Amino acid sequence: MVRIVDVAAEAGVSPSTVSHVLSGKRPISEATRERVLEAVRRLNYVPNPAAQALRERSASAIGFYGSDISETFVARNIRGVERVARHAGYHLLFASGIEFDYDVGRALDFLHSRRLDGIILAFAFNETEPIPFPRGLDCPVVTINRAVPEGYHSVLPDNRRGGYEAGRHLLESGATRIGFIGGPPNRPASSERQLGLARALEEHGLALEERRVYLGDYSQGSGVIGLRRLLEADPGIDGVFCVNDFTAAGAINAATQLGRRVPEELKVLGYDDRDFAEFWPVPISTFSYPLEEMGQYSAELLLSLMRGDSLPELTHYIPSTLVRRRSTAS
Amino acid sequence: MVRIVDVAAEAGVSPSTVSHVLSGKRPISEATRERVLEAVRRLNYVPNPAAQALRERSASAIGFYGSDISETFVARNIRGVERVARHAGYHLLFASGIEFDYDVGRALDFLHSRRLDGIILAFAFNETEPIPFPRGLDCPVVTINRAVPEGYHSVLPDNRRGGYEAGRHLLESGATRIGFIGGPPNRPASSERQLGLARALEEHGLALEERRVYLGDYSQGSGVIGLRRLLEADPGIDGVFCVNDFTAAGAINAATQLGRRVPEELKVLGYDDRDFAEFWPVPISTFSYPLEEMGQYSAELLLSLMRGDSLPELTHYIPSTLVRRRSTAS
DNA sequence: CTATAATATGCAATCGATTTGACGACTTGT
DNA sequence: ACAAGTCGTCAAATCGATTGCATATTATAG
Repeated sequence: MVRIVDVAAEAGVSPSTVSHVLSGKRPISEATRERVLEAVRRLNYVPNPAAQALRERSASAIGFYGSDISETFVARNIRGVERVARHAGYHLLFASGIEFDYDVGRALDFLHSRRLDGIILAFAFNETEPIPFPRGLDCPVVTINRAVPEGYHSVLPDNRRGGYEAGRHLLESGATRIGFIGGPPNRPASSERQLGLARALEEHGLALEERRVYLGDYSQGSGVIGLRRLLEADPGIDGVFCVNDFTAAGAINAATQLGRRVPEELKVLGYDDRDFAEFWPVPISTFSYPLEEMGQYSAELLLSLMRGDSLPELTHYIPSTLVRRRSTAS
Repeated sequence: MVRIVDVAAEAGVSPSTVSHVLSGKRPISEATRERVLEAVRRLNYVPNPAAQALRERSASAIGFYGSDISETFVARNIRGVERVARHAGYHLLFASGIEFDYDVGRALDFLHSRRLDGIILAFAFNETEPIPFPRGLDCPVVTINRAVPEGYHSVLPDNRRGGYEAGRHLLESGATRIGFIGGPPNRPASSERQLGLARALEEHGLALEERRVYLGDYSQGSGVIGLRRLLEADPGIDGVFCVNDFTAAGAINAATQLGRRVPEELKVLGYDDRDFAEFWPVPISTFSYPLEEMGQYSAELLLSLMRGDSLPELTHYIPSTLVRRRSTAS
C-alpha cells in the first residue's frame, strides 16, 4: 500500500509538505502543489484512515443501531441519517439488533468500543424497556422512536397528534360512531394514538366508547378479528381508526366479507403508509411518517451535540401527515 | 480516554504484558493476569481501534453497499451479511446508493478509501450497466443480485429456475393457457423468469405465445393494464405468471373488477413474497427469496476470499422457493 | 551448587499521517 | 547593502497498541 512517504519521494518533497497540500492547512507554492498532486494521482494514493484516526483522535464515524434493519421504519431512517452524516464528513458504522439477538446492550457495547463520535439508535417499535447504556459511554446519543428517560435526546413521531387528526378526519368524512383497533396496551405508539383519537371525539361531544375499542397485536389478523368484534358490539359503527395499515387491510377484508361497503357504509383509516396501502383493492387512507426526515433531523441533532452545543429540548416530536384515499372518502 | 499504559501503570506491569493478557498471544502467569484484568475493569479500558488497525494493517471491517437500503431485498441481505461478518470479528461499514445519488462509483471510491478488508455490493434491481470499480481496489468483492463480468464473485437468485417452476406450478394447478406480465426487457430478473416459464411450457408441448406476454414496469398499475391487455388478446387465458407481487396484486384487482374469479377461473402467481402477499384479499401464491441466506452466503464467500482461497465458480445461483396460496389453488 | 532450560516480563521499534517549531530563501524598505 | 519580514519547506515528536528481541526469574537436571 502506498504511503505518504512514497508520495513525498515521488514528488521530491517531505511528507509534511504532502500533508499540507492535501489538507490545505499551510500555504504551499503552486509549483510544489502541482507536483505533489500529480504524484498522488500517479501513485493512486489514499491516506490511511487508521493513521488519521489515531492522530486526530476521531474516527469521523457515527454509529447507527437499528433494532431491525428490515423494518421500513428503520431502513428509511438510515437514509436520512446517512445523507446528513456523510455531508458532514462522517461515515456510518452499522449494527443491527437482529445480530445481537435483539439486544441493544450488546450492540451499544460494540459501538462504544469502536470509539465513535456519536451514536444514533433507531427502533422499529416503541417499546418501553430501559436501554442499558454502557458505563463510560461519553459520546452524544440520539434515539429515534424511543423516549429515553436517562436524559438522552430523542426524535419521536407525534402519535398523539396523529390520533387526534385521525379522529378529526373521520368526523369530517361523516362518521360519528367511531371505533379503534389498536395494538398491545404497553405500546406507546398504540396508546398515544388512541388518546389522540379520544380527544378529537370529545371535542366533538362524542366519546370513544370502550365497546368500540379492540386491542390486538398490530397484525392483519387482528384487523379481521377486531372488526368482527366491533361490529358485534355495535353494528352501527361507521368509522374505524386502525393502529396501522396491516390492521386496516385486515379490517377492510373483513368488512368486505361481511358485506359492509367501504367507504360507503364504513370508513377505515390506517397508519404508516405502507407500500400496499396505495393500491389495496380499496386504497387505504393512512398517515405517512417523514421517516427520512426523522433520520436527517436526528443526525443534525447529533452533529450539534458533537460540536458541543447544548440543546434545550430533549424530545423532538415529528408530525405525520394524513394521506387521503378511498377508504375514508365521503 | 484511558490508554494501555494507564492500565499497565494501574496493574504495575508493562504495556506489552497488558497487550498479551488481552490477546492471549503469550503465556502470562495467573497472578499478573488477574491483576491486569482487574485494572482493565476498574479503568473501564477499551483498546483504541484506530491504533490497532494501524498496527495490524487491517480495519477488521467489511464495507456494505446497498443500492437502496429501504428496499426489502437489500435490507434483508444486510442481516445475513452482518451475522456472518460479526461472528468472524468484522464490523460493517455502510454506504447506500441513495446518498451517493445512486452512484455506485462514488460509494465504491468511498469504501475503497476506508481500506476495508472486503466489500459486498447488494443491488435491489438487477440492472446491467457495468460497475465502475476504482483502480487500485485490491480487496475481495462479492456482489449480490448483479452479475459482474469483470471477474468478481456474485450471488444471484436463480430467476431462470424460478420462472421454470412457476410454469410447472401453473400447469400442475390446471392452467393451460398461460400468460406472463413482466418488467422492462433489459431487466434480467424479468427476462430470465420469462425464459424459464417458456421452457416449462415447451416441455409440456405448449408455447408462451407472444400475445400472452405483456411487459410493464414492475408496478401494480402494469398488473392492472397487463391483465386487461392479455384478456383482450385471449379471453380464454386461465393462468398468469407475474414478474412480482405488486404486478400480481394489480392483476388480481383487475381480474376481480372484470368479474373473473381468482383462482377458480384464473390462476395468478407472483414473485418476491412481499409482506402483503400473504393477506391480500386473495392470498397470492409467490416465490420467496432466501434473502438473509443470500447475504450470509455472500459474506462467507467474501471471508474465504479474504483468507486467500481461490474459488472455482464466479457466479453462485440461489434458488427461490414456491409459496402456495389461494391465488393458484386448484 | 552450578548449568541449562523453561517461563514470564520488559524495552523499544513499528504502523502512517499530522503538526509544531525551526530554518533557509526570498522580498521589501531604508 | 543590511535589517526585518514573508513564504515555503523540513525534521522530529506524537497518537496508542503490538511484537521481536532481550532479559529476569524460576524450575529442573546434572
